[in-house]
Amino acid sequence: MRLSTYPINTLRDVPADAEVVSHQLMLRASLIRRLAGGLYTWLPIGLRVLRKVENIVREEMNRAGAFELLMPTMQPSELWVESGRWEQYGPELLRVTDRHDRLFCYGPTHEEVITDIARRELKSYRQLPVNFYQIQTKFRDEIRPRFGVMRAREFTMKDAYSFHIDQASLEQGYQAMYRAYTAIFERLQLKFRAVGADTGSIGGSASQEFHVLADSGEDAIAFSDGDDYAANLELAEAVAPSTPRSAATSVMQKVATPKVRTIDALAQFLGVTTDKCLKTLLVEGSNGEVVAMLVRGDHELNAIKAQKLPGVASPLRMASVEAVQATAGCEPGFIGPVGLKCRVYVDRSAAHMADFVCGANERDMHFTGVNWGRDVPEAVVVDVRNVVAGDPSPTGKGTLGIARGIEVGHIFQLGRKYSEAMNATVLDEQGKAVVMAMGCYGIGVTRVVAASIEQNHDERGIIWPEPIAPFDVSLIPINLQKSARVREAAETLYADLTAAGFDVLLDDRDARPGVKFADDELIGTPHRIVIGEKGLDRGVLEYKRRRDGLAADVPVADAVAFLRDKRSTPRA
RNA sequence: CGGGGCAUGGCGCAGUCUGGUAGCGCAUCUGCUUUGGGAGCAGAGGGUCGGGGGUUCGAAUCCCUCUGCCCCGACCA
Repeated sequence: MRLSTYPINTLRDVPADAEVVSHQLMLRASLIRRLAGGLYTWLPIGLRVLRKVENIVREEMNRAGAFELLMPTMQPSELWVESGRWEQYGPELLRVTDRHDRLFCYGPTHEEVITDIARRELKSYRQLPVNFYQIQTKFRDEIRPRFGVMRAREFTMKDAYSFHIDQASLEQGYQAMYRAYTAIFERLQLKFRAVGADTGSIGGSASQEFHVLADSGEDAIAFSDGDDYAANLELAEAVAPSTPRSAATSVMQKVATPKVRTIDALAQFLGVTTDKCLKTLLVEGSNGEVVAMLVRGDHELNAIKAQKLPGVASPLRMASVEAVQATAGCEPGFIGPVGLKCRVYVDRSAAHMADFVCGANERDMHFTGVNWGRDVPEAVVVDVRNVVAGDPSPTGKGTLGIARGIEVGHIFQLGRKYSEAMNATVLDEQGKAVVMAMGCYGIGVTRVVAASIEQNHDERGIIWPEPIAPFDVSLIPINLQKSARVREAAETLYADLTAAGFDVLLDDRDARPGVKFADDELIGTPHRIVIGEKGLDRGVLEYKRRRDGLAADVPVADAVAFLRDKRSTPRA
């Protein structure tokens, strides 16, 4: 590609409404442009990256034996009514009406369509297992699109669906996808982790997310240093303390704590640590009553875990101030379990406390020296808190650390949710109709591009991993408008490298060197060759590697071989 | 949905409090000089100040309203 013919428009200033680095750099390097909230145009250089990611995904899916197809983005409402999701799916599903007043939706995912294909096309167990995938545009009307293409409303997704005669086959297919995903993210050179995920309302037996590790990630993941345990924070189990609870040593006393409403203030006021305080949270119950959740002062309530408990409203909501008054007889800030008349759940760690501090259900009052059994009845012990760094791993090996992650992939054993609702059956060996088992597997292709930049950049710009770089090499001729030698050397090298299979960017603009260097580093091409009079006088070209700044003089005649050697990832 | 912030040329911003008819840097165009890390000089073009309504002799500025964008979101018991 000759830069002189491409209207690139790099930005020196950081656009004010871009928060994360990947978004800023994608705008500055002219990879994307915003059309409206959560909608982005991929400009030519950005599209090159996107296509390279797609191709790696495609190659590995094909290698795993999946078949590519392409389904429409628009889907008729009938299929969604059949699966039950027309009602179930919220406003995230964009519903539209055609000129005949027929209802459609812009597909956020394609379980319904693929299940419809499967029930029409698959007749016999002999045709199973089979895996179909597509790389296609999805639309989800996100409440809050943000971070550019990281959480966009319209985005590219690779979605795959497998069909099986039984659970054993499903598990095999799932494992094959796990391996394919691992291969894909390795080829993309992402630092990632597969983590156990919430199976949520869909049910199913197994689900794992693939997270790219990055501080800007929207998800928190817990992982063990003792083995390969990793789970989304929403799901990670906080194990019960292994030691027995200490015996009571102090007497329960009511103390005045004027205007002390928070755990931090309470701990400071009483001169104790927050883990000696008990936090009492009142949440809405499913029957209109209030339910108390007790966690240690230094812990946080886990909403996902809490809303799964019997009698708790889902999604989780805090009780209103009025409801708190009615139940505890005081305002928030002084609630405690002593004499509290409602359903009570206590977290494993909180149940392990002794001689603790808690609210007295009376304005400006707390109790100290409280003990389970003696002062407060033992409550139902559950796991309702977020794990924290340093907690023991639920596998029993190692301790947990917390990292932030960007979810780029999700694999799922769906089971028969859709195949049953939509009556997708095949005949088995006995000629009997059986409902197929399904798996589904997604990769956020556009998100992968942003995630890669999050992991690969410096203050000057993007540092693409070779497999997805828009160009393999950039050629920067110095003063080519004036120097016939430089121009000739650049043209020759451009032709030779292109012929050798490199994606080459030739910066033949009539610009000063500084401009070219800055743009080149912003765009992030892995390898750079500078062609200037200075070098040519000595018969060499000047090589520089983007990632680590490695520099070398290369004899003009050796350039192609040199770059072939420097390119660390062989072509597939 | 709730809270906060922002909206002025392609991008980044000033001007708004204290009304007087729009400015700076970058980018763009022309010319000359320049050419190894975002050039210099001279000149030029481009904005109904997010939309609508109002107050006023006069509104980017004051008031009302709508829209869009960005950030945060029970962490408290």
